[in-house]
Amino acid sequence: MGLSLYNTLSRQLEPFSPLDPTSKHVRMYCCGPTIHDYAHIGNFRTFVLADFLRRYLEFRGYTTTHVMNITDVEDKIIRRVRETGATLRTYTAVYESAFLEDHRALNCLAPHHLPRATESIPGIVELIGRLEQRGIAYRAGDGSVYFSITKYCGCGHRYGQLFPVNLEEMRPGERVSSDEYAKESVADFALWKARVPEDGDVFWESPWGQGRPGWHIECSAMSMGLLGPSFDLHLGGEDLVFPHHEDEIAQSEGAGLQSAGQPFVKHWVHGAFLLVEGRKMSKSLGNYYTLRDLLARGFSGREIRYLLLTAHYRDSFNFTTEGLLGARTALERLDECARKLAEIAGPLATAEVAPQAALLDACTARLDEDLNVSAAWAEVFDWVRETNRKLATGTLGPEHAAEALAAWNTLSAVFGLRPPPGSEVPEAARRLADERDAARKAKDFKRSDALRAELLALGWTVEDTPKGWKLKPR
RNA sequence: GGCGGGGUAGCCAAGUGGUAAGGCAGGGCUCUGCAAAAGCCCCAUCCGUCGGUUCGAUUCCGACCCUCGCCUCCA
Repeated sequence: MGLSLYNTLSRQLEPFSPLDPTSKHVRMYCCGPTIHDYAHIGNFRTFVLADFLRRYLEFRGYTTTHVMNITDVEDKIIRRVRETGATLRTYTAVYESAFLEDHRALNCLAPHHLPRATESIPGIVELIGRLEQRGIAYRAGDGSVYFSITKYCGCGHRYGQLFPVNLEEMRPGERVSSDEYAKESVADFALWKARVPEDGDVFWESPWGQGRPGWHIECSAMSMGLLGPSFDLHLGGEDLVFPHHEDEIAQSEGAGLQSAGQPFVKHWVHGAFLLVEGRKMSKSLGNYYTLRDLLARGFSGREIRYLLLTAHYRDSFNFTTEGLLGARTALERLDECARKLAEIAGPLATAEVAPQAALLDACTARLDEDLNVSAAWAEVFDWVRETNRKLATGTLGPEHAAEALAAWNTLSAVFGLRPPPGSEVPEAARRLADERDAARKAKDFKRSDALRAELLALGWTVEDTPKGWKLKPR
């Protein structure tokens, strides 16, 4: 059995396979950030999911092409640009680099492509042009270009593949901006927004005059541009199901670039929302955490990533400080076990040995079931207890320790949670630890405790083992 | 109102038509000069409520309560 994933398109669990069943290559696209501000922990749940799924696919023998777009032009950004007097690029550059820094802090692999919307205008214009040629896009009185859902459906396409929309019941909401009065139908959406005075310098030339792309079209243009008109996997937060992803399908399939019978995307994966301290994250509740807030509070990216990867991606997850503290303890336990294994394995720890199969097989079986990370962690911790037991009774030889360590190294890399390399113990600390040992042997416990405090001040925790002292960071 | 997720121990969170994984927290013990780490043991007669189906339901069905999300800003 291989990996099964829930597909929003069919609303059921499906065996995962690429569009080309003979291929071991997966082309995946994840809707990236809108860089108008620092990204929050909820945003990162989705990006960590994408990264984890990519790593898991690679572990399961696929190669991947991972694309994540950067939305660097949209209403909020334009407003901020106007307010701050910055240029578009100087404004977004700050948040883009902050985002990429945060993304790395969570140990997410860099996507193979990170296209920016503003650098994809030619492809966007071309795609809109094609929709216009096919009669699916129309130019309205306000100069903007809209997508006609009626025409789209008239061409034999279905609108509402991901989300059961009732077009009859759609009524203009309060949030529909006044510049969209010109649409033929409420559900129609903007492909190209005509330039308005508030846009300032933010505009591009196009066959429809000056303006800028609508929100949905950039993803269609960038994903198809880099991955082809049909690709395997598309991810995003659950709130993007409608309208964003639905509209992406409409635009992409409306352009008719796919081979007969091929969909725009085979498999849609959506991550559920995060609650923070039991409530929906909101600035007024004071539970709005950006990644930077959490790092500033002393939590590591690794701890945050671990916590995000303890719950199933399709369930809403309650992200709490208490959980973060628990993540810290759990990781320490994992790291401690690995450290002991490395000690026993000795030189074999870094040698090429076959990973112990039991742990990997058990976790693979769990993760194959729609990425059941919780069940996989249960396997891991059962293994940790088992391993510690052998470690405690001294029944683990170097070879077996090396194999066990290799298994954990492999698995922790799949989770993106490999421990950071241990830092060298400085000479000064070693000397203090030796002195302390001497004091202990002389039963001078007062001095021994004083030395322990000194070591702690230097950032080292000392543990006494049958083989002498052991120093651990922090 | 429409649609879709959830409600499992102090907290987080899996799972199953046959009687409840795992993590964190907590308690006891072993080890230790004291610790730390590790090990051992304990910690849900019960899975939102009420009915139904069944030999048997937390797991299936129905109703109800609560909660979260989406319904054109939104991961």
